[in-house]
Amino acid sequence: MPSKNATIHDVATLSGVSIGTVSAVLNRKGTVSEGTRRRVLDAISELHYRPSAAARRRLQPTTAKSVGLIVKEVNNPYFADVIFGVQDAARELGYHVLVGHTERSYDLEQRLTELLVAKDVDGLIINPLLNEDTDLSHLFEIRWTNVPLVLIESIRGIQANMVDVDNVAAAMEAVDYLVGLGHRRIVHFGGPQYSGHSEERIEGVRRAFIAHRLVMGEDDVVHAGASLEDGYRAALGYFRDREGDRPTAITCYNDLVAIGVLRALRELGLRVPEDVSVVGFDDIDVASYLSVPLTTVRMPRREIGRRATQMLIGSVEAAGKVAPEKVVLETELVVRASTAPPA
Amino acid sequence: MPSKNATIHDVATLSGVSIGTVSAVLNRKGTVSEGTRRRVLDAISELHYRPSAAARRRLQPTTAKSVGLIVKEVNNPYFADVIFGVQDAARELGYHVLVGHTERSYDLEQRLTELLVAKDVDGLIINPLLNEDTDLSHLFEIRWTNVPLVLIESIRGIQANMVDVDNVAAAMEAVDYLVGLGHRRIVHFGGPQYSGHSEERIEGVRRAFIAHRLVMGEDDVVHAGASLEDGYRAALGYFRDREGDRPTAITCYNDLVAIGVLRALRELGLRVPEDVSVVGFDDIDVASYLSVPLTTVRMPRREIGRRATQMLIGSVEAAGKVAPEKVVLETELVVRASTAPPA
DNA sequence: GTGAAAGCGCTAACAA
DNA sequence: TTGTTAGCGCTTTCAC
Repeated sequence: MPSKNATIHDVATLSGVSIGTVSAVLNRKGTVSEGTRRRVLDAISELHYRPSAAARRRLQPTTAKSVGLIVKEVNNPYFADVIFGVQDAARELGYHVLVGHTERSYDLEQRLTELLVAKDVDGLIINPLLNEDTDLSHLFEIRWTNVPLVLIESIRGIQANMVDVDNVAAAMEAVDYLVGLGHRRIVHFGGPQYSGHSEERIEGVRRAFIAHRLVMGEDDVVHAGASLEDGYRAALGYFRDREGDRPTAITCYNDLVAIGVLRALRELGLRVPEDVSVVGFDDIDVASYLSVPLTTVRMPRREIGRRATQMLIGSVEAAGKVAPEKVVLETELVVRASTAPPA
Repeated sequence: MPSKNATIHDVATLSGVSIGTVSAVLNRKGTVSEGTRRRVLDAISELHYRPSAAARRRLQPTTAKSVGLIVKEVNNPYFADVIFGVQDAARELGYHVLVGHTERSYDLEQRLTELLVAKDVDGLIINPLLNEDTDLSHLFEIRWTNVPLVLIESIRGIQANMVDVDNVAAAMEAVDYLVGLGHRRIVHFGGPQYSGHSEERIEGVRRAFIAHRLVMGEDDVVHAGASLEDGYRAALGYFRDREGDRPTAITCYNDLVAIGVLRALRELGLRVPEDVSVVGFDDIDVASYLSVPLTTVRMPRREIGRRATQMLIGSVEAAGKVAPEKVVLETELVVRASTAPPA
């Protein structure tokens, strides 16, 4: 049981050969006699020796190319699709993808970034967490150290490649549609604090209200969250004390929240879309599999991943400075059965 | 635009200082004069120099500890929860997690394994792909090289740590339950080829049939797949030509397939559970959010991740050989509204 | 403040 | 078949 990590030297010493020989058996050169090989192998086993990948790598530039991808939540099909897109494009271009999840921890975002850089990935795609006291130092650090970077959620105050959508316009479109259907009493179930997209979507709802001369009350933006349960709880709480004065339509931060809302409405005896219309965001796969298929704003999830990857690998291979670029992808309102004119 | 990757030497040469000085500015020692610092920084920028993380690492063993996790599909909430469990346990123990997805590509599994080893993770958790011509060489390679390993799907013929459940028993329990309800005509919508769990679940169904003296016809195991769409398509195809002779109950490889089946049944005008009972597998979160909440076999998803991680880090820190261990976790049949006695 | 030199763990000639 | 040695790109003394 070695206290310190064994090195190739320890193995050489223990097996009574030179480090060159140990290296030879490590690399399966056929040049080692079976007897020596055995002794070396035994020593390796006894010392529980692990060749240091770091040291091996340098001379052997065979190491596969790879990009790091940092996303927010593992439990959200939205990100699953983004990841899929990244992997898809990366594979086409001959790169592997290593994924890290920050799970709302800003600290984790910093450390995962450092880790991936230390692991020598060729570039990084990050979906940054956002909040008031966001410290972008790790992102600047990255730029400083010349690691190619693409952000997949816009952030102000940093020069970097970005791929994003226009959430404000997308949310406005959703509200426009509901107003067009005749709705006047619309409530928005908003996303989490750390989400820039959530902020933008709320802003879009706000602007649509103004455009249609609707008044937005205190309670018209509910702080829900990003998960099924968040939507469910928020809706249960919201409708508990609103017997008479109900909205006729609800827009949600994302589809997960919408599905949670749907469940709450069902349990409260409210029919969708007859009593209440519901609109989601993202268009995750399951949205069209519900018994009342969900009207939602489709995010080009895979395309976001693909484009980000292409930009990233582009600047990896340019090997020189490339001016940061911002790509804005299209969203699309997908109308299904969860919306209808108010009764 | 340098053709070759610049090294610290190039930076030193261009800025007219020694490599020691460059190293000092790289590491923010306060010992460099502002003028020199500027020149070095300029050179770094001009050469687009990236310090080689590989070379840096060796002396500076500050690198955070990390484990690699290789799973099959990104688009499956089952894995999202496993990943969550891994991350959770890893964080508690002071490790980071890097995730790779193989997306049914056996080749990718091999290469991701190599990549993660090359990146010097402290240990590896793998959910291996399975099929006839599965070549386990990368797994042996890993053992050989003394990288701690935990498998989260049982595989024969390899000595390794494993965390798994008893799928055969779990599937039997599901069928037992349906038979207890009075069902005699049960069909199983099976999973993909590459899944060991799928095989085992089919085997469980088979054994339950035998135990209850039910005959299993040719068509009673439908080859569906692992996704929403797989379930949907398979069910549509299956029921198309079976107007009269319908099963009264369906068990599915997983919840995604079950949700797909549910949609197909709805579109075919069949009611659940009145006309057909449906049982899923996994108990992903959304299962209880459906308008007809899904009866399903709960997999201890997070716990699988947690236990695997604890075993892994245990053997990482034991630093010596530890005898491989196999942990079998419990499943549980969760009865909801998608099952009922046959009409 | 800066440079020279040793050494990290390993691979790859090249000798022996 | 095996040992010796020169690096790989970098950090870190320790002189100057």
